[in-house]
Amino acid sequence: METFLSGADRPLYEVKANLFKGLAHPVRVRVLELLLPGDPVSVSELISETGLEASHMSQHLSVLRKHHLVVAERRASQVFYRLAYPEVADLLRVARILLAQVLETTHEQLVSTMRLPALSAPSA
Amino acid sequence: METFLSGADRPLYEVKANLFKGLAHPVRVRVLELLLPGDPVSVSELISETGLEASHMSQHLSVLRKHHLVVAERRASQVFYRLAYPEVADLLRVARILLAQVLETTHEQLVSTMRLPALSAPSA
DNA sequence: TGGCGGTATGATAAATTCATCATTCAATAG
DNA sequence: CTATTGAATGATGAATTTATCATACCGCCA
Repeated sequence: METFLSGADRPLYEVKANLFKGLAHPVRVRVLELLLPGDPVSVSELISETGLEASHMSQHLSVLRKHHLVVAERRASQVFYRLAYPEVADLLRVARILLAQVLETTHEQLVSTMRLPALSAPSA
Repeated sequence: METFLSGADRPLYEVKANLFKGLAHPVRVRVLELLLPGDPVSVSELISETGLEASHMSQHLSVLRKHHLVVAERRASQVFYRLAYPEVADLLRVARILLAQVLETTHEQLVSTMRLPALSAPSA
């Protein structure tokens, strides 16, 4: 089983890039955010929340598992997922902060280059 | 120019996935870590540090620029890069912490499943 | 103009994504 | 016990995206 950690001695930046690769898909980010609150969520719930097909969801869950970002737990006939570490939540939080920063700056730049006041009512 | 922010109103998790996509390559992680200390680094330095070909490096720098993770500044005949926001450094830091956590846990699991003591000398 | 430092382009190779189908596992009906 | 249903996973291949490499290009300064 490819676990992305077998070569624990390989360059750190390669391992780190792999971590980001695991996060680099909208569906997977969405799933992680659904798990953010903390309590386990069943695959059924994830499917109904996202509207994805079961097999499609399972594929992404498998990627998240491989990257050790989530853990699965079987309860009777259903499988529940949760974040593997609280640090995963931290990572998403920091990403959100960075994104907010980027968007804000970009917006300011747009506004200043277009010379369109952002908050006051345009005269024309 | 595709800037990954044009549709600022599109789903947040898609924008966030894009951010991670920008980080999801060993070379780009490596470059960001070289920029981590804070002072601008010239492309020449980045090239000699990594051993990459100029065009190859430039491509990755272009990706990082598109994702607003770095900014370039021209000084005479050379171009210097630095992190676009301190939050980028935060992101890398959190990623490192998470990775350490994952590696530690995985190692413990390996040790316990193989029943090989980690620190004491094996008897056979 | 020539040369150095970077950048953009385009073709090919490789990895991801996505849809479809088959399989496994648990619970329950017959 | 066996068949069946619901829940989830796994496997295959086509389509799309991304990475890689070589090459051509641009801007600055001597």
